[in-house]
Amino acid sequence: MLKYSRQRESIQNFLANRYDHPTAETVYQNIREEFPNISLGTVYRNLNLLAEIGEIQKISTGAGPDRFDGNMHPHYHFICNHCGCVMDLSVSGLEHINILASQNFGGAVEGHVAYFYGKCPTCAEDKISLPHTQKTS
Amino acid sequence: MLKYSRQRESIQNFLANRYDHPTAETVYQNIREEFPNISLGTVYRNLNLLAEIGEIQKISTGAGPDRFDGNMHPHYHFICNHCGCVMDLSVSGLEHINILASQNFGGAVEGHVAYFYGKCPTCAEDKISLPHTQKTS
DNA sequence: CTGCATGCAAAAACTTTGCACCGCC
DNA sequence: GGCGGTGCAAAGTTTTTGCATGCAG
Repeated sequence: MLKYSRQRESIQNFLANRYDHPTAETVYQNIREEFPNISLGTVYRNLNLLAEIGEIQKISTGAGPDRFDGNMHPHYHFICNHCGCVMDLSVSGLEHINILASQNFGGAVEGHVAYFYGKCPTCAEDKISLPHTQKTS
Repeated sequence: MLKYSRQRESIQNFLANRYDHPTAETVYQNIREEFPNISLGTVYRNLNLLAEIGEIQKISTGAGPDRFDGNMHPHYHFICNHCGCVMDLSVSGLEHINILASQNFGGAVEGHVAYFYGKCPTCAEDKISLPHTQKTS
């Protein structure tokens, strides 16, 4: 019932080789090099589809457009308050937090997402307030 | 420099007495009973303002519009995959996770947000797949 | 062939903003 | 009064969708 499409494969490949959590627009601009006629609608449709079937991850930062991550290994995300960049973050010792959250809760906790905020390494080092990154492009 | 406004006070009071994390639209509909001429723009302006000064919290669920929470005591949120409702969740034992996240990270972790997903108590109980809540209204 | 996927464009959903007027301080 | 807040409406941003056509199975 899920039919192969070159566009979807290309999108998934693209994400698998990026570590900067691009937006749909960024994916679109890049995939356009291979498929000049692809439409933004198709990019959104495939991004949502891939996220639903667990091949990629959708990241809602709470500011600006959603971002997408092709890395499905368990990890967290850090969002810089200063420059807006999104970085991967390995945090060990959080394997049990669904169980912690289940305590005194009548429902079923099946998963969680967590975002860490602060200053990224580059911004923490800078004395001057110059955003070193605004958006991926 | 921050001037008092009856509209803002009303919005803050409204949120302080709700525990269902309403959307801007819901806030608007309710505040309209007291201020029939208030505009949605004003609601958004005040919600953003209150969130910036730390009087309320903005919740980006990743699906649908942002929600707002007047409860500033430390707590987490649970989002039901089934009916979409948002509930408060007390999780103890997570006080140290910013420190855990800082390990092997060159920047400065200043805070975090976490959302737990699964089936809320009502949906977990139901055998039938009937959403008991769609949106707050 | 059959039906899901695509391209295109229009529209929907959500949020922000410009401007003239209003009301705190 | 002066300046921030408001109401209104228009515009901005991000995402979804209807429809005719294209391509995988």
